[in-house]
Amino acid sequence: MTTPRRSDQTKTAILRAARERFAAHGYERTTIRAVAADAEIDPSMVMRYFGSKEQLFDAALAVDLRLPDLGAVPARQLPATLVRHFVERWEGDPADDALLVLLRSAVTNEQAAARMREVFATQVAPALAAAIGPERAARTAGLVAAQLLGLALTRYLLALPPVAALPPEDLVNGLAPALAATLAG
Amino acid sequence: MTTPRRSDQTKTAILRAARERFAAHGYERTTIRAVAADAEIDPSMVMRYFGSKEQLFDAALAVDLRLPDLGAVPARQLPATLVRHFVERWEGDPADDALLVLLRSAVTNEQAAARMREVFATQVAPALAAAIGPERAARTAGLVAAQLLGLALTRYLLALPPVAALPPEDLVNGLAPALAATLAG
DNA sequence: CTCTCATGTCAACAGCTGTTGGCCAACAAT
DNA sequence: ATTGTTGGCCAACAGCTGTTGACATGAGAG
Repeated sequence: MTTPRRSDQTKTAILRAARERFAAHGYERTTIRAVAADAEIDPSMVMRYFGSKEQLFDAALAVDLRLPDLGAVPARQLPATLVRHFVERWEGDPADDALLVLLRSAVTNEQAAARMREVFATQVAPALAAAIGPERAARTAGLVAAQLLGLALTRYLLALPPVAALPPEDLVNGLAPALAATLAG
Repeated sequence: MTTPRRSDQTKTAILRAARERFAAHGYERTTIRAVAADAEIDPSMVMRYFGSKEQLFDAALAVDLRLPDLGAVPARQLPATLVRHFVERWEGDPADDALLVLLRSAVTNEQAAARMREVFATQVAPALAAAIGPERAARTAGLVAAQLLGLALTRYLLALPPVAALPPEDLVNGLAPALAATLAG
């Protein structure tokens, strides 16, 4: 029986607007005034509900990769499964900008970088450990993350033409062999 | 016989300080006042010599990857050669921050992103075309760039522990097979 | 109706930003 | 010695930033 406060609506509107701005322009270029305007409320409400710009940012950084149980995936399909999952995650729900927020901000903001490392340590590394065993997991997961983040970087943030233009399925076919080589060790 | 103006010294001091700041903190967090303080001159001098913060930034973005003639490299050694070249390029001369400036800023600054695409189109893609032929060059170069930039991202910007801790030679051994798979197509 | 508290607005603050123009000192050429 | 030019500093501007506190308004409980 959670008491439904009317303000929850406003609060989520702010968070939604904040995610959009942070995802599109990064931490420093995003102003509280702009977020408030998007949410159609006064800037001071942002402070009341989130305390400060930093805390608002922190709330916008919540990310769940929703990785499936990789231990249940046949080794041969592992590379393609990984690429496909992340491509879908990036391109799936346009309203779910959390991943973009994290990556874009982590490059210039230490707070976001720390969160990135945390997501890696608590979500990526363990998931991969279930598939290839704990010994090689850390190192291999690092290299896998490098390749997947490299894809996201060049496709969604830099928009390198050859990478940005590729249809999703070509991405899977193009990167899966490379991932396979890394996973094989 | 270029007349050696005394101000050239100051100008390069400014550019050097600007590169350091841009590389460490990105475009928006870098202030002209801080750059001027590092160069031990007045902020207004920065304006006089470079016109504006944007133009100073533009000057700091000049990058030469110094890629060797990849057509002369045996196909088998191509992957390792590429990884080694870039790792050395990143870690070689600490005073040469241009690469870091470019990558760090390109994520939140469209001007830098455009420069990144330009560097890719004029330096990376042609160099690779010399090694694997022009037909597959663009697409393959894109995927190669994704992997190499992914490495730089996770190692130098995000500092993901497993990637940042790897000795350079392990990076080469770890990523070369993946690159080989991509190059093989 | 009245009291109360949650929800929201308004105006202002202090600080930092890029940028500008006026002024000063040193030096080279006449 | 006088002039013009170059290299440099200082003080100030207008704009935007995060943040704050005082004040209005609405609804719901007694």
